[in-house]
Amino acid sequence: MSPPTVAARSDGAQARERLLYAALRLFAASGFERTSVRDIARAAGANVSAVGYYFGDKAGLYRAAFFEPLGEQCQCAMPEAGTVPLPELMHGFFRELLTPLKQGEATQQVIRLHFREIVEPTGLWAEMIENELRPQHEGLLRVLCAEFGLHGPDLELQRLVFAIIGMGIHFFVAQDIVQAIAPEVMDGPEAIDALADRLSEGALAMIEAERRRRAAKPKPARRRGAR
Amino acid sequence: MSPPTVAARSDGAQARERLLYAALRLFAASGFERTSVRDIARAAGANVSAVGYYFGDKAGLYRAAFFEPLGEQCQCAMPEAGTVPLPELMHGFFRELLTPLKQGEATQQVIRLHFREIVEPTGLWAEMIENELRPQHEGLLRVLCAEFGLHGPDLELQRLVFAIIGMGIHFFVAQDIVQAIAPEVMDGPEAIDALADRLSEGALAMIEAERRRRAAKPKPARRRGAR
DNA sequence: ATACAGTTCAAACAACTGTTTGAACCAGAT
DNA sequence: ATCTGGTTCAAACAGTTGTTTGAACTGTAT
Repeated sequence: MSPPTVAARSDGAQARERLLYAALRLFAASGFERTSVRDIARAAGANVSAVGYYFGDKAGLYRAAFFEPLGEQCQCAMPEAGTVPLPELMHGFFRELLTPLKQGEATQQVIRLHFREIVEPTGLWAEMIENELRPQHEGLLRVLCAEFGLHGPDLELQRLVFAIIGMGIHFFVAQDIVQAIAPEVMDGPEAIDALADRLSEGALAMIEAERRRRAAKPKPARRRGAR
Repeated sequence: MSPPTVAARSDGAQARERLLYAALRLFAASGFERTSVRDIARAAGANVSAVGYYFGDKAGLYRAAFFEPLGEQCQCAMPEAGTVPLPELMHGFFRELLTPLKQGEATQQVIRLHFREIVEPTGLWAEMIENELRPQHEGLLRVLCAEFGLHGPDLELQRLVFAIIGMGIHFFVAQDIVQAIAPEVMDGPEAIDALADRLSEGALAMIEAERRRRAAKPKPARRRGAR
């Protein structure tokens, strides 16, 4: 209830922080359900009731671990259409998207939590999709709309955007698989950068292919778009 | 919901099957931890102890739901390099990869279970990666090796293969996201087919781009590959 | 009818879950 | 020394979990 404004005990709010990062680590490793507050408390060297004291309950701790360590950093804002040439834009997009993979353990664990949420929703899902995924998707969509001279997105463009973003997201979701099959692909910051560069080149190639496709078939016989 | 009178003793294996498919549905919907055997039993109109009777324990039931309904169907075997032209090969690859998205609920749920395993490993993970993911990856790798005239895969090729497969896998992992942002992309079998076709075109464009890249820079100055 | 497997069932079990309690503890202000 | 308010702690609470038990039921063969 009361925020630990001043440190009374030697530790003060230090226990809170230990709790937070132990929770982040364990939640990221095993998910919400498989992680018990007792495990977290033990890992943090704190008492079980401290989580109630500082975070209200387990869900509050999860929420804090989910949102707090990411100090307003992320949010790769898509530049306005036309201000940046497409190749540079895609290059920046993938560099920024994969950045967390290079950063410290904590950041990486937060990201892992976020992607875990996709498959194993705990309730922060809707919040996340609206605040992170949709803006990202629609940003790229807007850029490509301008690129192709469309007034609004059509079905083909939606597909393209999902394919492009999915390419990047896959390396978060499937970290362990990459590790098992070809670890060198994500081994170290410069490997990540090289990966981002290849992905952006690939995305550009796909965009060019789509452009050619549209040029070849300018009016697709008014075929039913969606629904 | 459960007809206790009509249940009768029927023939034994019937309860087993009801249990299996109820488990599949619930596990796919909520994951292993969040699904209790009591919920499964209730959904199947059976007694809790039936899962012990037929499957030993909860893990055995999960395992059965994981492996059993997929009657040896899948395994998209990659054709030998050279027997099929690349465009048709990729076309077939993505058509086959996305096939489960068109099929009945049961198949789809099994797939969902499999992809859940990626993020929330229950122990079948290693088994799965060796039997499903690695062959798929190495099949595509082999084809592209032949395509580029390489003796063995290099780092760039590994990246390319992960990017291509990731594009497809993303539509399994992020089904809910697609649903929330642009449902028409995966709405109905013909939409899935069209999606597969676009993905294969995109993959081909990426492969072509990589081919050009290699042509332009045949010996990459012996730059340090991995590590 | 009796016997006998195979199958179902309600109940109980022990272990664990998240959460709460109330006393103890520790600085610093009085 | 006393008081005070933030912090820690072991213990207890109530609920759920996976699993087991032993009796009851069913269909068929004897």
